[in-house]
Amino acid sequence: MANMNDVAREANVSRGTVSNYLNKNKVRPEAARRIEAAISKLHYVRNATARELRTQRSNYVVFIVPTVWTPFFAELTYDIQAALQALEYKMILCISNSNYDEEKEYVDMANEQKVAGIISISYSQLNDYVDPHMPLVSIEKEPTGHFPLVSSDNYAGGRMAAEELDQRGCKRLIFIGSKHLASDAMKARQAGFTDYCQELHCNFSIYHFASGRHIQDFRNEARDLLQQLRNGADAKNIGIATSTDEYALEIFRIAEDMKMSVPEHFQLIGFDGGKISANDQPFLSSIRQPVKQIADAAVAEFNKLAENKTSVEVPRIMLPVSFYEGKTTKRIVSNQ
Amino acid sequence: MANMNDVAREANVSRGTVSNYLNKNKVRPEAARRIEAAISKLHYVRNATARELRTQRSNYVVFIVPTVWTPFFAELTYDIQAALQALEYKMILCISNSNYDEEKEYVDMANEQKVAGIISISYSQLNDYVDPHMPLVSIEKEPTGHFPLVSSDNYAGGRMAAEELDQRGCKRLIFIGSKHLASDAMKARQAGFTDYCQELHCNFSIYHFASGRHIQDFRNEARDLLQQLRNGADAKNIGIATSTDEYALEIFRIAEDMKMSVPEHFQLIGFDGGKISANDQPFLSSIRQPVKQIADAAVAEFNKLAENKTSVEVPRIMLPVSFYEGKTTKRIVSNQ
DNA sequence: CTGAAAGCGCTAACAA
DNA sequence: TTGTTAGCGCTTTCAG
Repeated sequence: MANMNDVAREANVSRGTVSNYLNKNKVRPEAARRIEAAISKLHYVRNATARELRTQRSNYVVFIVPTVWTPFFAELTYDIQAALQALEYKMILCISNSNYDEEKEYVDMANEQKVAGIISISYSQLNDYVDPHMPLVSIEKEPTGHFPLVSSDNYAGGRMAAEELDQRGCKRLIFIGSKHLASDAMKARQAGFTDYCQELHCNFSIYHFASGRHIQDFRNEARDLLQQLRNGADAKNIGIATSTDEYALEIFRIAEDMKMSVPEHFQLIGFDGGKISANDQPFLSSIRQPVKQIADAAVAEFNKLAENKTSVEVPRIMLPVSFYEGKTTKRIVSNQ
Repeated sequence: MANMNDVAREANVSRGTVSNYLNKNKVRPEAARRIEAAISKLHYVRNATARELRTQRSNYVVFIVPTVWTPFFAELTYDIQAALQALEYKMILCISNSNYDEEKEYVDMANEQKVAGIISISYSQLNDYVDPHMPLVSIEKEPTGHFPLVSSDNYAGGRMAAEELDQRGCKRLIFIGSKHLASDAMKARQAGFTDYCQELHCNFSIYHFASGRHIQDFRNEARDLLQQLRNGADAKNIGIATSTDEYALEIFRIAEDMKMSVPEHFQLIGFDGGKISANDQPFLSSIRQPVKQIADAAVAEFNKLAENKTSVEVPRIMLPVSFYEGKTTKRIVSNQ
């Protein structure tokens, strides 16, 4: 493996000149030509490790994410990668499975590797664990003080879900969330839903079902609830919102099994609006997160942080959600 | 930032001893204790960059993938990351958008970074571009000679799709593939389908529709075909297989719009069997790729390659696919 | 088992 | 502009 010395010797210049050439500093055209020739003759490729050691910085970014195997996270990962790449950063993909210990290991690794920084979407107290000097922007997480935050407006999304159901004639509104992972984002969604219902005096209830590995428990609980709804008096005017598309999908499938049809028997709105791919048109009505904006904002903030570490106030960026009308809600008929 | 010298001084030992301690070589217990104390007092963290420069190796693995924003690739990425992590490798996620130039840039980067190697899923002639000394295992790609290959048995999958439709009473079999990206994998799927039909004298046809960015063209072509099928004589016994779940999903939605129901009007089988998440039960019948096995096999091969570069024969691993019965095919009624 | 010393390949400061 | 030189922080001989 040829190194810079070999190139310098071959080109009859000094190592410094080769370095200058490589870093696009001014060199005599004559020298440039000889260096180019030497490089291609020797198949020289510059050693990034040495450069990073010397300059004390790299353009690796550690991206910590619970999973990529979900439409929302897949899309987010895709968008973040694209935004990072546009700024010449490289992504080290770290999947935490929502496990605090794994997250901490990734942070340790980030420290050892002297990476440019971290972008994380974590629902634990990870931020407390990382050195305040490490450039970090966190997504979807309630601020802990040190680090910039980018998230969508979960509270407004919760309200929106309730409102859309309300406007579609639902007389009984139901919110289904998770018993376990009660992250700030999830709480905000529920709070928005609740507030709307209380302010407008809707008839509503909140359920917390099992989640995570307890998917079978979730299904049982959901089945019981649907059973109960089917036999209820107001069976025809029910609207269900969930804290996540995944739950809504489960509910939908269970309803299918029970021969209850959506949106005839009840209307259903998920949360995230995750698309399976760029061209996907989901059938599930949902509160759609502005994934691309989140990604772009997170990376932009990150870059500011990594470039000049002097920003005094800590940004809190909150992006608006929107209602995506799929096929699990009724269409609103104009009154005109 | 404290470095190894500082630790050595603080612990009253030499730098070599600290290095030995860190690398789990034998050190006097007394020394070990003092070093530990020094490390935690100084908040010392080892600089991985320097170590990599000195040892001339790293445990980064470049993973090149067309996208992660598709159920199949999301799952594959998830599984590869997990397998890599288990072996203490770190993944640099490189999304190529199936663009050869981007792929080449990633390879260049891999060379500069002196990474441990590359795992790629590429449909272009990427393998020709990379130095044969670079550890590389490629997924889903027809062998070019130098590098190990891991793929699922696409040909058998194509046959299987035809057979399953045949066994479900379809009298007319249709295969829909892509006009553009005709990768080896896609060709094999189609070849399997074709061979089965010819061998068993089925009535079949092959269509190549637009793909990629031309999604609207695809939809138009698909709509025309369905229209035509609806009016045909044998309208009730049609089976459609596609080269990809994405196409099948598009077909399904178009059928829905046209009020044709699946599997009543026609039966439909996709390819990949991509799950949206670990708990997902897709409604689409499909030829399921053994994603986890692919990931594990690829990483295992990679690791062999990275450890001892002496393997003489180049492995070709082909994993069996299976039929996943969703709701877009009829159930087979036993003849008993 | 430990300490001293060489050097991985590069950049940046300085002098020419 | 260019050449010279001093490290970045670590691992790894080699002598002791």
